[in-house]
Amino acid sequence: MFTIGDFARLGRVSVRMLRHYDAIGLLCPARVDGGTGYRYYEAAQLARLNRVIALKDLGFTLQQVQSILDEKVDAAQLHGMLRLRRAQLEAGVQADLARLAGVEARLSMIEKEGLMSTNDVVVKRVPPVRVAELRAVAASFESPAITPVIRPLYQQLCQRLDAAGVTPVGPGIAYYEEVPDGVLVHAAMPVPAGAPVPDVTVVDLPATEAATVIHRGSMAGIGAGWQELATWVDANGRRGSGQSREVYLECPEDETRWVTELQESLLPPA
Amino acid sequence: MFTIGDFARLGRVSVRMLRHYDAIGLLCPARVDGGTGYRYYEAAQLARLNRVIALKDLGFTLQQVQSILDEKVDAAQLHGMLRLRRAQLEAGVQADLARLAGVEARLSMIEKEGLMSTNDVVVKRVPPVRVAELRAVAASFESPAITPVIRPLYQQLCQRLDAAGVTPVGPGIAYYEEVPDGVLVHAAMPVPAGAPVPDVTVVDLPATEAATVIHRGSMAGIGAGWQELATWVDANGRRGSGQSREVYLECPEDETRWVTELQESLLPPA
DNA sequence: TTGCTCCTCACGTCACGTGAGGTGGC
DNA sequence: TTGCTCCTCACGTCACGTGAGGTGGC
Repeated sequence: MFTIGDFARLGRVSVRMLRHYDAIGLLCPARVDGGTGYRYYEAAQLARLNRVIALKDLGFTLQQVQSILDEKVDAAQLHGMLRLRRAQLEAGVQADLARLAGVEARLSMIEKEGLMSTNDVVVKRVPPVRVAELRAVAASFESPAITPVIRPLYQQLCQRLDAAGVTPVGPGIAYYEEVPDGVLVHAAMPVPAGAPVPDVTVVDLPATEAATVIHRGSMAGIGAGWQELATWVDANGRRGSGQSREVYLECPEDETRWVTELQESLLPPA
Repeated sequence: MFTIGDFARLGRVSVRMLRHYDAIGLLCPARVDGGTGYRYYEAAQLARLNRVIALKDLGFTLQQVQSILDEKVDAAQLHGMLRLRRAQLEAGVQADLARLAGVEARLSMIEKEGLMSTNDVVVKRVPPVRVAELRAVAASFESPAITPVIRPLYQQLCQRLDAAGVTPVGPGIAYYEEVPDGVLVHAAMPVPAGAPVPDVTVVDLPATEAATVIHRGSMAGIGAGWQELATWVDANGRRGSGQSREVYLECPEDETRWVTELQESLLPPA
């Protein structure tokens, strides 16, 4: 018979842990003194304690450990739990490696540039969205070429939606495709399902995982935002799928106060 | 200006998170209606939200994120935090890989043997301990060869300690060394510091990390315990340093009720 | 009027760590 | 008598999720 302190030393656990395991019925003392409440353990109980610790070390919760030890799970179920745990651990390792890549990227950035300049790139799941859109071709991807094309497209689009009594359900979204003689510009607004509008095309943009960044200021400076995104994607060991969007979150008169979200779709991590 | 719901959608976070960030002062709404308490956010605040999420994704706590964003840390400190984080992540990945090896080992064991037989091997740090010991040579490592050697050693040792008025401070510890003509058996008892005993050697056993298992029953069956340890060490991708100990936790008259802990010291993981 | 969104508490999560305040045996 | 160990509450941790119960604008 050992007191709780001796038993804790032998098992290399804290006294508090033993009290906790007693409280939840995971490992109860062999004997409890009725008068003083003192707990007494037997050496043979170290075997059970070791089982608890071994399963805990594999990353199971105490509840799961309890089910396993109390034989509430058979071999097949235990097999399933272990496979699940394996999958979780593998995912956890991948997530940590991605974080590690992010930390490395920032470290090298600090060493090169002093502080963080590109500190707001975030990977997000972008939900699918139904949009109404108009298209036109611009000469190049540069802002001076895009702006005179996209402005009238949005004016047209909003007029037609308005005329059809359709209210957009979110901010405008622009996206681009390379074509032989330039860039195909898509000017789109999200619309509710089942609202047909004459003279505009309705398209379902697919859900995607994207690296995103917020650009504040006029469209003349949007190239810097795209640069930042590309740098981040590269530094974090990801690859873009080549699809990208601009979401116009706020477009007041004063264009220097515009707020735009840039999204670059990502391929699944290697 | 966006309501909390719209802002949450744009930032792909939950409304509850935004309320939480407001509560801890990490990201407060641009405006709060005095009458209704409604929170209103500006699109430009998405930049700050993204910074929060980006740093959180690296694994920083919200407290750390707050310090970083409020510029309470300079570039050098941030550099230090990132290096620390990198070390933590690397350690976390190693720990997860070790768990993964453990899960794999159990899976393959279940597939081969039905259920778990060796489910109580645990890795522990063994603290250093000062012991008084006597030695003798046995012919081999087999229990029949060891027992007749170690028994009288312990009788002698306990007599001498008793005669010197020294009380052991823990259970007996035996350990073994291979020598040219057999096995050198060390029979040891932990003693308090600064208690000289005539005719016994005092040795400081070093701290070590060891794989341990509890053996219940007589010494005749101890070989199975050592086998189990060796199998586990191999299956989990670790390597023993060649040093091992037996700790006699409970030794009543009836030897079938003995409880012994076997410890095999491990080399640091690769 | 019915939905929808917003609000403020406040409990629950997970496995203990850490006092607070008090008692029993050497 | 002084230490040492034991005991039972009970709060704190971390970042929210999840109701409960109620209000304001279309």
